[in-house]
Amino acid sequence: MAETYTIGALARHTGIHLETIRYYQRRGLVEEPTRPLGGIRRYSEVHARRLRFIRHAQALGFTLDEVRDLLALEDGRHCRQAEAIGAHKLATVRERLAQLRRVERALARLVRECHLNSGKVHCPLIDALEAR
Amino acid sequence: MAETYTIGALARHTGIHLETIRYYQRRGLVEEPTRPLGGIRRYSEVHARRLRFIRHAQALGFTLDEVRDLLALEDGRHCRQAEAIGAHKLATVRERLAQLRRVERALARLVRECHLNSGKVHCPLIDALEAR
DNA sequence: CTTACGGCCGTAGCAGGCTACGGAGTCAAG
DNA sequence: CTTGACTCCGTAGCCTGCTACGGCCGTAAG
Repeated sequence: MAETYTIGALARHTGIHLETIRYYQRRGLVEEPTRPLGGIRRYSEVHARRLRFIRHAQALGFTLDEVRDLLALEDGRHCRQAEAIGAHKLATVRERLAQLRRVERALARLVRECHLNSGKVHCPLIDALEAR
Repeated sequence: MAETYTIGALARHTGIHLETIRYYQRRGLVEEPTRPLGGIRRYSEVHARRLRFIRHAQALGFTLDEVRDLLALEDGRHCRQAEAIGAHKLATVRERLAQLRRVERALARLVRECHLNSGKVHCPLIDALEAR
């Protein structure tokens, strides 16, 4: 499993935009292979795995900075640190969830009231926005 | 209820940053009073009400572009249009909510597994991120 | 009249995550 | 040897919602 991909091939292989890979390198999330004297860098499955790691972490709501922290624990031997990062993210996800549920309830009520409004009274949604 | 506020006074009165008010004017959300020949613009309660409307709409998850659309219905006589905008936003909120719930469940499970991991096996959270 | 506060206006920057562009250099096929 | 595809690299732009800066000028108090 040698160094097989150019950056373009890696992009096609992983489905991650070439410029995005370069961006991750600048952000310190993906290592840049040493360049052979003015030549072209070569990437391996190791890099592809890293890119998948990043995508999975993003899908769980981690920011790129948090992903960088998680990548430092890649060997799997710092489970407590990983747990702490995960627990913290979980807390923020739950906060956001609670907030979004409140919005959902309020919005659902207003839309329902609009729907029941037979056109005679003032619009309940607009009214609610104007209130105070 | 005459034109009473300078923009700074309006900012203090509404608790909305002066630069934010100017930004809303540029975005077409708040009308700019005509300037008396090189003088200073004056704002009224009408403007304060508009700013509160914007804040309430934002709290319900509307973007500034959507708020602009809602402001066009400010007279409350286009309840069906308002309902349509609200229903559309409600749908996106519910999508986001479903997405976030999936994230919450996955993350909660991983954090729990990390917690139960007695330190012998590989970290479940890291493993999950590395998995295909 | 002067000082000082603050409005006016255009422009630039931040955060987060990309995406694009352009000129120069590399590499492989024909 | 040329062509054409691709890489390298720095920099700039996009989206959303602000926030800030700086030079000029109006306005009110002393």
